Amino acid sequence: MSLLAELHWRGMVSETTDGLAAHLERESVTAYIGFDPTAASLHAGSLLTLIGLARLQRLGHRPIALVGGGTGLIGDPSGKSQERSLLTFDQVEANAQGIRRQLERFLDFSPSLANGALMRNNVEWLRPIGFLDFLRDVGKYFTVNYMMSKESVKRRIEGEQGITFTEFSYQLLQSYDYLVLHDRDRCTLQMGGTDQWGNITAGCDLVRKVRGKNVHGLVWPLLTTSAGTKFGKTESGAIWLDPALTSPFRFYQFWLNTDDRDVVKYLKFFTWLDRDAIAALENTVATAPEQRDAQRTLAREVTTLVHGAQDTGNAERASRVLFGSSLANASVDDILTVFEDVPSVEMTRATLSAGVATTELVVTAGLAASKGEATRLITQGGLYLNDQRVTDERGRVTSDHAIDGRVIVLRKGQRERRLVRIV
RNA sequence: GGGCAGGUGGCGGAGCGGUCAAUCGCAGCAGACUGUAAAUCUGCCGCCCUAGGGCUACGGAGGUUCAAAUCCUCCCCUGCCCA
Repeated sequence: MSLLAELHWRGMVSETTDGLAAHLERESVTAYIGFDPTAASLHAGSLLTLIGLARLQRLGHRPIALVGGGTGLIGDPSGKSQERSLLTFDQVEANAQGIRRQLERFLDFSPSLANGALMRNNVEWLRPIGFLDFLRDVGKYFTVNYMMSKESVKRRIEGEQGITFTEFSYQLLQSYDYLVLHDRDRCTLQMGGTDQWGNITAGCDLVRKVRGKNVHGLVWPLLTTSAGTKFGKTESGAIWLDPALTSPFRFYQFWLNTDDRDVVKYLKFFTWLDRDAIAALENTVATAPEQRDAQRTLAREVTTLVHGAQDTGNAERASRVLFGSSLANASVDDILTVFEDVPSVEMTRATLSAGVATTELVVTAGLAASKGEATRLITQGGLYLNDQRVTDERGRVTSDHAIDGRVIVLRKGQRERRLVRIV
């Protein structure tokens, strides 16, 4: 299947430049997507970009992952209502390193491969260029009128906040990236989310004006959730790809909890499953939603992609223990394994022998912000000690409650757990 | 610089001398239901302590009063309009 047909079927084409289809049919192309190094790890939202690059490669094209080491110092106004705070050079550099490691999971960088992936960092060409050179070589090709007509800029000019010259210039830098990649790597396609459309077309225009060549752009739709929340965010924060920031278990759970209304869309976006497989899963969502086969598959596929088969297996097993059988039949070692990534607090054996007010323990463990809140929680039946509901809000916890004398599992509501390790 | 309108709990937004820890909506938390879902329903939603009470709060600082989020003075900030 051609790249464009594949992306269309997956619902990943929002807009393209004219003539892209013909261009892709003619030859194997080199395409790039930019990554913003604002954090040391990519998050669930950036998965779309990663997979976009990987799809390019699988379908015979050469992907370039462009780390925005230089543009990251400036800040892209697209999709932002406020001026962004600037990162230091060292921060951006460190973040770029982190991102590089994650890219390697998804792309084959073998130099021997005809369409081996490339990684570029625009700090390479943006840092050395002088201001005067930049104005002559890039700025000269854009009218301010054109720049101001870009949606991202227009919104900021009309808004209260305004936009600084620095962020206003961002589109020139990104255009210049495209020009450099076109010259150096014969790159003729840039992809990204819809918020990048303005920057991408600016780049296409620059290449056409300077080199007289038609290059292309493709953007995919903004990722949304049916519940109206921001994709990739949970109560406890963003879902990161770095296992140190978001454990594989939590990562797996994030995907498993996908809304029925979104799961098919996500299967198309984030997995390699083909039409038939996804159609079959779509059918189960309609006929047996309670089985959650689609969610389970989605979680397994994506977790395997990001963390590998072993971590995925562990996450699945932990999920079964947690939501299936009860704690009672699990050994302490099992519990410690399953709750490996559950936040824990330590408590000395001596303190515990003396006994601790349950409410106090709840606060210490971070399940409630105040004792009043803890009392309320218990009164309402929302606290569980080793999976047994706690009914006495004035009760105490002692050594008797520690499983095997080593650990106590506190639970608030159906999901949120804290481990108290006895030391 | 002048005029006007405002600043209340995470947000929106009531209250305009006592009955205000502050109506209500959203967000959040818990319970029921359930599929580790959605929707719905119920309860909770400043802090502390043992019931009862205490403490800190309505932009900031003073003041009037037995009593102030509510009245007065000054200051700070925001929005709109005029210069």
